[in-house]
This record gives sequence, structure tokens and C-alpha cells, in this order.
Amino acid sequence: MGAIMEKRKSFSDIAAQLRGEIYTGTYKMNDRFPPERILAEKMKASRGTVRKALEQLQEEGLVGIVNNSGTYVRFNSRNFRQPIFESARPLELMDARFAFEPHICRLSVLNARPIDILELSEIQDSMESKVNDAVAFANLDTQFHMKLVATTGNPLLEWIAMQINSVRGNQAWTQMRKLTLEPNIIYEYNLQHRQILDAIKFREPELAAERMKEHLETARLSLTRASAT
Amino acid sequence: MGAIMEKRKSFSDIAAQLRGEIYTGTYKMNDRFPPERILAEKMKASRGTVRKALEQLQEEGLVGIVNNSGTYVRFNSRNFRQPIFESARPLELMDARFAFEPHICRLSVLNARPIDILELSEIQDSMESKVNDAVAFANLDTQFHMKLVATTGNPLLEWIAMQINSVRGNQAWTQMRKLTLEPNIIYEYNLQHRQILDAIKFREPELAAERMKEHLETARLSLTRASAT
DNA sequence: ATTAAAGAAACCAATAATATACCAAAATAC
DNA sequence: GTATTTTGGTATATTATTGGTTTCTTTAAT
Repeated sequence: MGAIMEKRKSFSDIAAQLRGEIYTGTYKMNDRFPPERILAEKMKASRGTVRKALEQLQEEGLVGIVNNSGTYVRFNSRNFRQPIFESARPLELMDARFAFEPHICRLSVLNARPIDILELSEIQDSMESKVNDAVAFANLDTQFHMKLVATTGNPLLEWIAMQINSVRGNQAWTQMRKLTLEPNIIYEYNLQHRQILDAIKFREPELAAERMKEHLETARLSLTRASAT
Repeated sequence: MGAIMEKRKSFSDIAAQLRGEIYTGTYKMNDRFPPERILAEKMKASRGTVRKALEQLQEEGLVGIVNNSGTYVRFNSRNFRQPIFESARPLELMDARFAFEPHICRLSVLNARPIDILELSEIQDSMESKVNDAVAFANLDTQFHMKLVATTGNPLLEWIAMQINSVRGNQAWTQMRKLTLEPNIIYEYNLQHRQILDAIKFREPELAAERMKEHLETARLSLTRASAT
């Protein structure tokens, strides 16, 4: 017979499963776990095993076990109020952009339609005429990077970019912008944007990514110089 | 007596349900909730339990309770577009991981402390013993990548990674996992994880990033093969 | 055969959920 | 303006659950 042997589950198996469910948000912060008896039934293990698994999770700090009450999640899987973005520091954001944008360039080369490239060029043209207007330039810069993401046709990436860009709205950032966006810096940014755009036009994914990295490196440098002041 | 016993609901259950109704827009910004007594009746729970659930939602900042007046929604579901994650397709998610994780490796090399590397090794060891248990392996895999991000010490990156990982909790993904995670694939993943970890141990940022790219390429391939079936 | 780990069952004391009643402020009706 | 109703806040007694503990049996690995 093809009867499947239900293999005996060890406490570490149970722990791994529950850990995963905490990380993925099945159980949220401050939620109470199902009672041990129910959990044992669901996991097809004995209560003692579940108990041992929960004790391990407690040592890891993921849950707190309260006598005669229940086991409570002490891990924030998603922060719905998004205070992280409010408190994100400029250099942390730069790291995120470093991770994100070079690959966006590669994807853009693969997916951008002619009309997309045309629109990017238009934004680029506007930017080059705003060497002396830091605020206008910054807004167009945001537009440029957002449009770049949009050309990938990936709504998930677009959503993430939107979240990252929302940081720029806060106080620390408007100040930082005034410190860094001097005309000569804007001029350099324009050159780099133009180079990135050209690499995309000519369908060179690695070149586009490389030039984006250089661009971000320049931005990072002017940031560190500004914060050193 | 075939009467079905209505399971007693805990405050976490009530909170989860109300949270869902706020997120989906059943109750919109500034709406007044039904009074506690009515809510208790609808939820088939006692007023005390509903009360405790509402208090938790208040701590989360989702609602505001006003004495002698009512409980009001303080959350704008339009500004929070979570649905994208529910509908994110596997290949779109792979692109996001391609964008992020190689650079995460570089940052990990720069910032990981010895204790971090030790913890990563422990997760790795567990994974290598789960060649025949796809569910356990997948959960450990999530842990591995989450821990990797954590070593960068950048909460913004951690938040983004968590958003990306939260997709894995949904239905389409658990099915996809069953299709792709065969023992030989798991074996290959283990080899690649080990190589990534080694590169981090030996403080080689570019090597670590490159190996992560290879790992993701393998994952992408097994995805496309699975969706071709 | 020996040993360590998991399963099963029973009991305890503390806690959570229920049910009910009452209060005071606010909203509503008249 | 006044009376009535509605609302969240509070208190209390009762019942159902829950984690903690012990004891013993079963299973798997060596």
C-alpha cells in the first residue's frame, strides 16, 4: 500500500514552523497563540513537544509564555504605522537605493518601451534647465527615478520605490537637500542622469547599472560631506 | 447531540477580524464603530472581550476610543496599498529579490559581527538536515534570508525585506513551494547557501554578492520550469 | 538491550471570558 | 430647558480555559 508514513515531528520542526508563521505575519505582534492543546492537534504532535518548541521560541525572544494565560507574540512582523520611514536616516536610505536602483536599470533596459524612454528624456531635459533651482530639481529627480522604476512594469518594485521615496518628504530630508544640492552638484547629477539614460537607450543593462552605481556613489559622497559639516 | 459547539473566541480573534475590516475598508477613516454591546453581539463574544480587542487596536493606532461617544477609525486604507503584495506574482517577486539580496550580501560582509555569522551557520546546519521536508526547509530559508538582512544593521532594509517575505505566506506561494522544492533542488540550494555564507565569513563582498546572484538565478529557473508545467 | 525522545493522560492553580448590573457623561428627543 | 436614551468605563461573581506539573507508556535510534 502507498500509505504515507506520518513521520514523527521533533520539537525543532515545530519551532521552525511556528517561527516561519511569525515571520510571515500569520501571527502578529501581541497576538495570543492558540493554546498548546490546540496547537498540538494542528501540528499533529503531542502537547509536550509543542511545549518544548514554544520554550525555544521564548529563548529566542519571539514569544512570551505567560502562566495560565497563553503564549504571546513578541515580534513585529510588519509595522503598519511605518515609523521606520519617519526615522530613516539618510545614509540608511542611500544603502537601500544602492541595493535597489542599479538592478532597476537592468530591468528597465529589458522592459522599457520607446515611449517610456521618450518620457524619461523629457524629464531629463527639464532637469537640465533647473541647475539653479534646487527644489524644482529635487522634484524632477524624484520623478525621474520613479519613472525609471515604472518602466520595469513590475508593480511590486514600483510599490517599494514609492515607499522609499516617501522618506524624502520629511523634515531631515528637506534640510539635507538644501545643504547638498548646490549648482555644481546638480550639474554633475545631470551629466550622470544623461549617461544612465543613454545606456538604457542603447540597451546596455550592465553599463546602465554601473553608471547608476557611480551616480549613487556621488550622491553618497555629497551626503557624507554635508553631514560632516 | 450533534449540536456544534461554537468555539469560544479570544480577544486576539476579535482584534484580527476588526483589523481586517479596517484594512479592507469596511470601516473607513473617521467612521464610528458600532457600540461595544452591538459589536459583542455580532462577534458572538462578550462585551469584555470586544473591549480588550478594541484596546489593542487603539494601541496599534488603528482606532481611537472616546468616552461616552464611541470608537472611531483612525486609519486611511487608501494610503496603504497592501493588496499589491497579495497579488504579487512569483516572477515579480524574484526580480525584487534580484535587486536587493546581492547588495545585502555586500553590506553583510561589511557589518556582520562574529555572533551573527554563528547564528547564520546554525540556521544553515538546520537547513542541511531538512532535505526531505520542504515545509521545514522553506521556513528555515526565510529565516536565513531575514537574518542576513538583519546583519546589515539597517532597519529600512530589514523592513523592505520583511515586506517582500510576507508574500510567501499567501496561498499561491505555498503551492508553488510544493512544486519546486524537490529534494535535489533543496540539495542544490544548500550548497549555494553554504557558499554564500563562506564568502561572508571570509569577508569577500563581491564574491558573496555574485554567489547570491547565482543562487537567485537557480531559484528563478526552477520557478519558470514549474510555471511551464 | 539500553537510552533518549515523543506521546498520552490526569490534575492543579491562575487567568481569561462571560454575564450582569450600575455609573456618568454625552447625544437625542421632546 | 428637561427628560430619556445611548455611550464607554467600572465592578463583581461565575464558569471555562490555560500553562505548569507529574507519571507512565510508546517509539526510534544506537
